[in-house]
Amino acid sequence: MERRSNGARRQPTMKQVAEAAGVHVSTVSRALNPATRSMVVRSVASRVLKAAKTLGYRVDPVAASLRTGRSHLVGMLIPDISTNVFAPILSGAIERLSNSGYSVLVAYVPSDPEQQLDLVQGLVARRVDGLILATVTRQDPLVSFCLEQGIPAVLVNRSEQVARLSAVVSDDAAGMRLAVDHLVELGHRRIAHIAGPLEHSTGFLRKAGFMQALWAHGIDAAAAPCEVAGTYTREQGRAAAERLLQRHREVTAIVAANDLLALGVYDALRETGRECPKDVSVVGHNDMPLVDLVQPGLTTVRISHFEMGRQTADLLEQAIQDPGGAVRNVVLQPVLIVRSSTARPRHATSRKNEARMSGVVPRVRQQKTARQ
Amino acid sequence: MERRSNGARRQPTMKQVAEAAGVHVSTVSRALNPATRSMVVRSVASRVLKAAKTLGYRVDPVAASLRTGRSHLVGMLIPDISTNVFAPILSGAIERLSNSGYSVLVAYVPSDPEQQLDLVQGLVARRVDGLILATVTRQDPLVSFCLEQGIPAVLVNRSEQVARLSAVVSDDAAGMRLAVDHLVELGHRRIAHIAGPLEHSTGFLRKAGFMQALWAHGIDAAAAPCEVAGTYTREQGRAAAERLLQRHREVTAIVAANDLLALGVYDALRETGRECPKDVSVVGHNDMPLVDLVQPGLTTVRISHFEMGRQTADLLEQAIQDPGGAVRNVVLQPVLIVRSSTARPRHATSRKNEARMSGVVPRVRQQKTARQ
DNA sequence: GTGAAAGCGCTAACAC
DNA sequence: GTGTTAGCGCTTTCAC
Repeated sequence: MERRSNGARRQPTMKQVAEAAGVHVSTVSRALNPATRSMVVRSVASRVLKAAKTLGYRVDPVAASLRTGRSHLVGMLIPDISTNVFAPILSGAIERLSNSGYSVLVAYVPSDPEQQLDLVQGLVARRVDGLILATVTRQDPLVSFCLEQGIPAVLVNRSEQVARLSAVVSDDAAGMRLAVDHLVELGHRRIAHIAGPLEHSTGFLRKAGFMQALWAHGIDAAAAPCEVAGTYTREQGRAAAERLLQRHREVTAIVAANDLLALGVYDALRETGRECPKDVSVVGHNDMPLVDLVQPGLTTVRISHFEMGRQTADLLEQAIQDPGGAVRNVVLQPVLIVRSSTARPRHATSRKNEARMSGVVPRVRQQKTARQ
Repeated sequence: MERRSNGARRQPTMKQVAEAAGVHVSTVSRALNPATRSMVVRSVASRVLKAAKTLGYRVDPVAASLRTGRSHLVGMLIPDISTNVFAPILSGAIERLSNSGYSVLVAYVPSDPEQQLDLVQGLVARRVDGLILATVTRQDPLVSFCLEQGIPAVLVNRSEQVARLSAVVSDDAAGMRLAVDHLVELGHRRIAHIAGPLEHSTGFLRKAGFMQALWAHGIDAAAAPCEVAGTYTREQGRAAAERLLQRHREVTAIVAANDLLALGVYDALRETGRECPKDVSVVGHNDMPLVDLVQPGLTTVRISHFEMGRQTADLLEQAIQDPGGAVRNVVLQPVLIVRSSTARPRHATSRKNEARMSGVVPRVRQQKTARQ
């Protein structure tokens, strides 16, 4: 049976290389694999290498995979919505992984846990060397499965409640601290939060971080207005903000768990005849593309998702190399980008507003990366 | 040698299913494959199916691939920048393909043609059943390669000068016609173009479409101001617009080949003290997320990249099924979304401006999908 | 240090 | 209809 229906001649096999070099296939195999090359005498090795090169030989990854159980393939599980946050993560991960000879299988994760397991089993059947999970909830059965099966896996963007697998995340609490500090500095005391889905660490930890940050300023966090958005969308942000504004007319600032939610807050403010930042200041999270161009330019907590993707790739490679290795947690430090959506509250008694900016270039508050 | 270092027991093999069902492996193979199931007597088939189910058996795709040369894998080649246009294309393609049992290998294409070929050969070595090319230039060596090797492949978003492979694209010329018609209707005559890279069909065909549309209105297209941006970025859009505005102070409207370029035009206008749309109207292309929120809301030509991805998946599946099949061209019709970046020219004599809008909901000019 | 041989798990001729 | 057999292309024991 022909592999291709047309007459293209197939790739040369290892056997052909062996014949060309006048050695046995097993010798070719040893010579071609850097790890076993030392088993072969130098002169033979170079003869084999040359023959392989002239024939344009490349090892058949499928056959090798069948034999070794490894594939140089990694699976990446992404939520089924194509958002601005996962694209750069994917991009960063692919860049790094392809440099190390891995190919990336991208799969959108179904919401049904049963189907999720099925998906992962399918990837395992393909002998993926490891998995990147960008979708976990705070206690995810997929993680249990990977652990049970001994599948190297790392988390990105979202982490679990207890660290069972290595992960790369942003310091969500620190991000909220940056946001709240900034608002308090401007003179705000009535600060509200639009939380993201609490089953994800981002939603949960940002909410917790928000409350902690309030406490640190002596503000009663338990009494702070907070509405939870069901998903990270502009629509849900708008709906949550509407509920919030109806119940708490006194708020002068809203910290949203995410830029999309913040833009929903814009919608709600516009709809209720409030002006941002004059009546209400708004802070987002992520600093996704174009939020500098919306009106008013969004003050937000910047996360480098691209960098997250790259570091995730690094962690995964380590997990593949050393399956029993320690669980690592890489926590990237976010940065506050001050634009025009935050200002002094209407009747503030604080010192002069320092948040408003004239130019496009944002003021950066801090930037560093920590490994824990 | 153990597949997994820990004690997880491996998946059951076909042999085990055969034993459980009391038949030979080849019978199991036949019974499990819907295409060959008819070769097996009904009762045996169901016995096999049941045994497979109780054991939790799933065929090993690697072993099957080695034997058949097929893999249920498709490769998708994407430009190495993570942009808003390719994410939804990818998303749509993955959705459709995974429904048909394909997994998607995503690869970012290097700019060096040599490396590109290497990349594709790597994918072929993995036995990908087909390729989606989102990166082609108007005459691309990768297409020649796929044709020579008989690799099923389809193009998306960008097409070649002559249709050698099936493709799914937006009707770029029609998009420009929508834009120009709209501007002329508002009273503009001095209309300029910021073109995208001309080696890509999008840049080339949009420019050509722009000129044709001018001709249709009796405007001398050859004399129309046009600057070419080297890449589809805000920065390049800004630079091109600066050149344009310096040389042609008379322009009252600019049609950009893409939203990012249009936002760069915004930058240039702001910088030179011009107001949009009062001094200069601007039209974009793509309708990417958030361009409704920038100030002023961008009038643009909407393309559904998600739908493009889905239709590409369909075409690829056809190409895989019938490698000798006809070259198909799916041309999606774009829609003009009128927002606030277009208005009557300053001293226009035309009828009342109808472009300005109060609400957020855009006016849709036309929508339909054509197959050619 | 190199060759021989087995076998990864499956499919598809070929027998009967 | 079902079983037998060969082999996809490689890696890795095991001999020597």
